[in-house]
Amino acid sequence: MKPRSHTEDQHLTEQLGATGLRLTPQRQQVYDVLLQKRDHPTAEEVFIRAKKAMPEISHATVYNCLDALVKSGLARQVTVDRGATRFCPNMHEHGHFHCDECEAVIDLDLPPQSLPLPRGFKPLRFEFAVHGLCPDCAKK
Amino acid sequence: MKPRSHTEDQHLTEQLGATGLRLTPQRQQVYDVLLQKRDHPTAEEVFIRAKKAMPEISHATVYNCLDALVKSGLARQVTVDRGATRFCPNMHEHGHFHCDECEAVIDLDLPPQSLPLPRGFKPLRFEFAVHGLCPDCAKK
DNA sequence: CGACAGTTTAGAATTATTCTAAATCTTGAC
DNA sequence: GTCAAGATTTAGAATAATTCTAAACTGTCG
Repeated sequence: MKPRSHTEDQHLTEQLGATGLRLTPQRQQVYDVLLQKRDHPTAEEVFIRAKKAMPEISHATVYNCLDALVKSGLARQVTVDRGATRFCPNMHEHGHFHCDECEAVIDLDLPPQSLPLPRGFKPLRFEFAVHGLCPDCAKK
Repeated sequence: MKPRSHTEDQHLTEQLGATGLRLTPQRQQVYDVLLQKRDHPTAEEVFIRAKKAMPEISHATVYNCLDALVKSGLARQVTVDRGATRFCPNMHEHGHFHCDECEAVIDLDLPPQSLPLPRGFKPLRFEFAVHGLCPDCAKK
């Protein structure tokens, strides 16, 4: 398990602070969960993992923390399909591949392409998802 | 209200048939709802609209019909955000713009761009969503 | 007709998420 | 430091979205 660094804390404090939010042990814990295993966990999975290190943490707090992280630009909310929303701490512009077979969600680097939007639209966030079979499942 | 045409029925029968499914009055009705107002309704909204013409239709049937339409390539499932899944009958390759303010979902034509996927991935379906403000809400 | 597979139905059950109210913590003013 | 204000957390209830279940119905084929 990677120890929390001073600079990481500082980054968290700054990013949260810019949105008027505080760094709390719970938010730190939830962010650590996202960093430790980058498998795009659902809120429920984050809850289960966070509970291991912080048994008193509650369901609602995990949702609150995830929202706080998303609002302050520390994590992304990924909606690949019907069902639970997933989260990832990769803030680099990227897309997601969702395997229909094993349900894995894998980051995809995308060539930065200028998207010609019709006049008047104010884009704030892009989401690109490809659904299909991942290399492992395609082999079978 | 647009009357159902013979050729439309035939198209439905063929597409469903190719997936081993039948054309039923309920599936026809649900498809009609999608065609009549292309505003990307949620399953719940489809249910409400279908109920007007077919009061005995049940919740589960709407979900079943929507699944049938999606499986047989007559409609797309659109997941723009946390919350209810939406549906659209536009099978042309396109993306969606989701307005954070008024919640509207608008079809976006996309330049067909070859997406370089890493080796081994078998893509089956693409989904591109842009979140932000639509022209109407951006003005305010 | 009569069996069978596919479909619909109402309602229960499950899952995902949000809300609520009380308790706790932090911060800044004094 | 003390205290009030505001932010945050908590457990559990509430709501929303979706799926499941079992029984009834439908259409097709022998």
